[in-house]
Amino acid sequence: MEYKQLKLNNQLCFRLYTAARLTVGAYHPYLDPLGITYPQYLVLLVLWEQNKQPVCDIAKRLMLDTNTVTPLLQRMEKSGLLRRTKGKTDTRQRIVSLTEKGTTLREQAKHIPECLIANILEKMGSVEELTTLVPTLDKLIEGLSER
Amino acid sequence: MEYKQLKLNNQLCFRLYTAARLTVGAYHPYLDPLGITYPQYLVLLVLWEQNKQPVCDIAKRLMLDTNTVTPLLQRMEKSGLLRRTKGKTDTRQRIVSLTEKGTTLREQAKHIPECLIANILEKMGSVEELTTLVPTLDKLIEGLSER
DNA sequence: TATTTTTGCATCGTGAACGATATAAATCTG
DNA sequence: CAGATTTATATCGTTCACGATGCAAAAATA
Repeated sequence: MEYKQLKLNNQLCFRLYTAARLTVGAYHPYLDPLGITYPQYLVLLVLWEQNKQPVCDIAKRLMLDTNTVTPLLQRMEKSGLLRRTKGKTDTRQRIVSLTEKGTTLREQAKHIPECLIANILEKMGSVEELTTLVPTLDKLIEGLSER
Repeated sequence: MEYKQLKLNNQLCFRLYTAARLTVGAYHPYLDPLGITYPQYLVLLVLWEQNKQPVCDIAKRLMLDTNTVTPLLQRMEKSGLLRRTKGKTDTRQRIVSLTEKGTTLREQAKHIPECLIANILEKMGSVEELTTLVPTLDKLIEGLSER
């Protein structure tokens, strides 16, 4: 009984880890045809909301560091989704802007969120339960991200 | 307004993705001194609960595929935490068993779960909210994993 | 203004995830 | 029992996530 807390079943983190993996996996059928990955989709969401942002702003938004985001953006530049130009006011910055290809992808990606929600709901009934998840996750994220 | 659903803020998945990353990160202060990673810790939890399991059982337990688990186990074997021996009844199987080092690590890892929960609670108050998370995540996981 | 500190970005190395593919052993089926 | 199928594991390639480190530009401070 001493080791009870060690039991895998009791772990909240394992469920988060697994749920996150599976959720990202659920995007695959929708993202594969567009030729992008889930993290790349997140970058596009940020840029669709506001084009031309420095790397650091994108990183902040995604709560990632530049050592993750930079290579991600480099791959996306390579596949023609965006451009990275030198900043003018602050020359340290790299301003990321969508290409034609990156911009038009928005139309094709338009229905992904509803498809995904529908997909998940079909398999687990209640909408309420999912929506209650969000504020709790927000608190958790806020707690864990402050340092 | 047409693109409203695309907005990052509305995305449940992004929160899961972020919460999972940050939660794994919260294990670092406890796992680094033991020289193991979070996925390796998960493998150890499984083996501490029951030693000597074939690769596929461990994979099933963690809801991962062998192409993820095999290299993970190889690294753990390399660092002396476990052994992988040929199965006797089924020669295709590789039976994974803990070494002395892997076994004794259990003592040192004993307090990790309580430390982590305490750590999280300190930063976000209510226990109830966290505990309500678990069954919902379970449903989500179950829904997404069935195919 | 000179020096220090901070900031923005990049590179490198390691460990995961995971799709695709391969191989041998076990199992099923005709 | 022979051939087909499934199962258990492994390998390879790509993309991430992230700690450590480096560097130049900007900002702060002396």
